[in-house]
Amino acid sequence: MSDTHTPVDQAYHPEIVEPKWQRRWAERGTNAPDLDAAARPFFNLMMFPYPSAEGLHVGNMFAFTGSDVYGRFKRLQGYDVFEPIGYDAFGIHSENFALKMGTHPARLIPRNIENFRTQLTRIGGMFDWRNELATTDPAYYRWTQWLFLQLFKAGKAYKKAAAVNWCPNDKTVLANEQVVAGRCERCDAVVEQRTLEQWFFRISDYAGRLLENLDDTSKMDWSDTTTTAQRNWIGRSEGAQVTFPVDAARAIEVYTTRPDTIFGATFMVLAPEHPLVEALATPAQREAVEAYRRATAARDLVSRKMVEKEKTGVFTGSFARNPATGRRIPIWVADYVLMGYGTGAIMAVPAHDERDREFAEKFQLPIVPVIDADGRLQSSERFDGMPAEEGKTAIIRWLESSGAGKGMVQYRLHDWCISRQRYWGPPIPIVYCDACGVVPVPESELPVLLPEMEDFRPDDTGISPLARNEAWYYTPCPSCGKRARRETDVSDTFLDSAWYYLRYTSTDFDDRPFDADRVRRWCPVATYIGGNEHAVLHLLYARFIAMVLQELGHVDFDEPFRVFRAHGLIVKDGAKMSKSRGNVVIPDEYIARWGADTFRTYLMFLGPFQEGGDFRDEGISGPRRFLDKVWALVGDATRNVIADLPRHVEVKWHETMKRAHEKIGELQFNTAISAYMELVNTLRDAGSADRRIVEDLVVMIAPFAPHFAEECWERLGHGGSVFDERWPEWDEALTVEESVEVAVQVAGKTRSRVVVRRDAGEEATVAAALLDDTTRRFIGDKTVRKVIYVPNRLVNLVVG
RNA sequence: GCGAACGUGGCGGAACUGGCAGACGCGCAGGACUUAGGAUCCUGUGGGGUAACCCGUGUGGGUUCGAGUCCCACCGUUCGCACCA
Repeated sequence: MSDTHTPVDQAYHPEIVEPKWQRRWAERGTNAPDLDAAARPFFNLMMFPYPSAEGLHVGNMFAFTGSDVYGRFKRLQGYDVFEPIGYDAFGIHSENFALKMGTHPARLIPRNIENFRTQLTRIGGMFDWRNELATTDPAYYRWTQWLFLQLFKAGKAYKKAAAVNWCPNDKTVLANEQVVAGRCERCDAVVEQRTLEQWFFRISDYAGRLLENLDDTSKMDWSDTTTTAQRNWIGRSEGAQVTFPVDAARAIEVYTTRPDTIFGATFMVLAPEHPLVEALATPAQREAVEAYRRATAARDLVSRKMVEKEKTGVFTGSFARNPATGRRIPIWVADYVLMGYGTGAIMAVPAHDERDREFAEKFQLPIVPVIDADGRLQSSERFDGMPAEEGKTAIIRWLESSGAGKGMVQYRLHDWCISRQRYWGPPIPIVYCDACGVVPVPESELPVLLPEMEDFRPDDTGISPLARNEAWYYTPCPSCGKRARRETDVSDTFLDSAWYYLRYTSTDFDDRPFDADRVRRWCPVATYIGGNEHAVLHLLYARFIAMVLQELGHVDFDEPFRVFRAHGLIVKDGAKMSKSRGNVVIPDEYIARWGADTFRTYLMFLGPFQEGGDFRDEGISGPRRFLDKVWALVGDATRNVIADLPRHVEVKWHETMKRAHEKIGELQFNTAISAYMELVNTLRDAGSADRRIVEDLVVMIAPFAPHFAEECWERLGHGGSVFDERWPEWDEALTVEESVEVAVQVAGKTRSRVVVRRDAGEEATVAAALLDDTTRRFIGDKTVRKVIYVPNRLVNLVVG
């Protein structure tokens, strides 16, 4: 061992200190809790990264460091903190990048992961490397496939036809994010929609629970911005389903949130894909209707959803009867009505709906206002005069009693399409057999390995590239043994990430996805930190999967993340970092130049963690100077205990322990660091490098500058790790000064200050204020009419 | 268009339940030590004014003894979602 005791007078050299402690942590297993027996388990999870070729940028470092600071803080409170790390390595990003570089993701990913591992080690995260995982590892995705099978067997996975974006030029399916303004991002061709059979998960069955749990504080304590985003995404609305009869045999079901306006429904509109369109098109209109349907299908999903677009549509020639008015109203077809929401048909109330009005004006359909300026119903027969809100309830009641409809809750959330017509993902473990139909791959045969294919690019069939690999594609039917075909779609990356936290606890088990005892000990996750860009998709899917797993008896909780906090974004020169802007900051050179601890401290200091901040090169010298000063104090303090500390030093010491404890607990890292800086300034000004204070300071700094703190701890003569220490205890009585400066206001303006004993009381404080010369000058010959007294803060003398 | 967050010195940002605005840091200015300083240390640093004081938290109103903080209207920035009936 070459680790010698660092001489006291030696300057701080992070390039020596940091590798030394990284090595020791690994050797001593400092960061590896006992997964089977930890007494106070604390699962500190951070969103795992996608291992890009560029490596971790400062945005990632910021997020990981914040999470790590929190984990180390919990550790100093005596928790057995489990802080695993892994890689979200499947997906279209890796695939496209590999295509661009003319390489293969299977070759690219290990290299990228290697680089990430180096970076993550260098930044000094408290990672438990025993449980590192990659979603691309067959030992991982075997269980992702297992998860699919559990959902399939429980009837929560099903197949149906759904539209995809299709680029007619590249002849390939595009993900939504590859469609920019209705065009293919690569070739700029106008994107169309195609219909394919795809796998879905029934997340919409859980809409109500996913919504209700958001308010259940016993299960979830999440950032408000995140729960709000989820609420909006789930999109609950209350209304009614109403039947509009067409003839003796047929009727159209609509969903409306405004049953109170039903008397103003002057026409109906069906989505072009609505199953009744063909039957309702009269011979005279048939050709026009068919042409319209074809035109709609030729347009892509994105441009169809453009709000600014001019309304289009066509009359079917048929009529329905408005059950409220009894009048015949025309049935139209238009693409502004979507098949994916409600029933795919609407009752159009042009007087009270902007879109219906636009449509009515264009096609000269009648507009009948049924709510007056005071918000009361009119032209609504016996409901006239009712306030709209009351009318809504009354009309729903009438609809129910007359059998024309019923009250109904709708959610915007639709089922989760997990099919991807791509290569780089876990194959969906299903086999199609001519004799047996849809057959799940037996769990004992998992994983269905993703075959190596040199040419993995999507082709013009619109079918996944895996279909071209015949040796893989054809397989004996697990049920009857005859030749059958594999499902060629792979699953969505979000399925990989919907359960990775469970796998973290159990990477050493190869016979089960996760161990029940381990999961019971460590889950749900105590604190989860990640970007708010995942507020809806990832976090909602993970919640859904937990609910299903609970229902199936695999876990005993339905909410996977007790606490979730969204971190902020790091910007550079006031703009979001992006390659196109050319303002991406690579952390490596900063770490090399300043040290990881300085870099970490700077990142945590530059702004509130949950809001982010502006990365500026000049700013980093401040935290480095701060650490240098602490280093010097440690040198001064090695043998120094001061018998009678000045009171203000003592107060600053205790106040810092308290304040930093509170602030780190709230993730207000920047203010904790400034509290340390104040303490250091106080110690230096007073020349009081008291050993006890400096030791406490070292412990408090440890979450931010872990290697630095370990080295200081050693220099102070301690063996072991500073992370086996406890957060120092403060004496509440010593966190405040004995005397306080009270502001004296005259007529609401601060004019002077007086020093009084703490808790001197109103009488004594006001008396002191009235004795003050400046105060008296401002009162002059006026009378004090009223006195406002705020203990230990201010006295306001209201004069008149 | 809808929803959310946010507007404080030259800059990043502090400010407990409404109670001394500008903590802490960067930068800048002056000084000390130095052959030297992009090292270190000391002092100063919201604007105006010789001063007493006055003005100051995006803009305009309001509530209050008192507003960065609460209410209303507007302006601006950022981020989500976008024909959801």
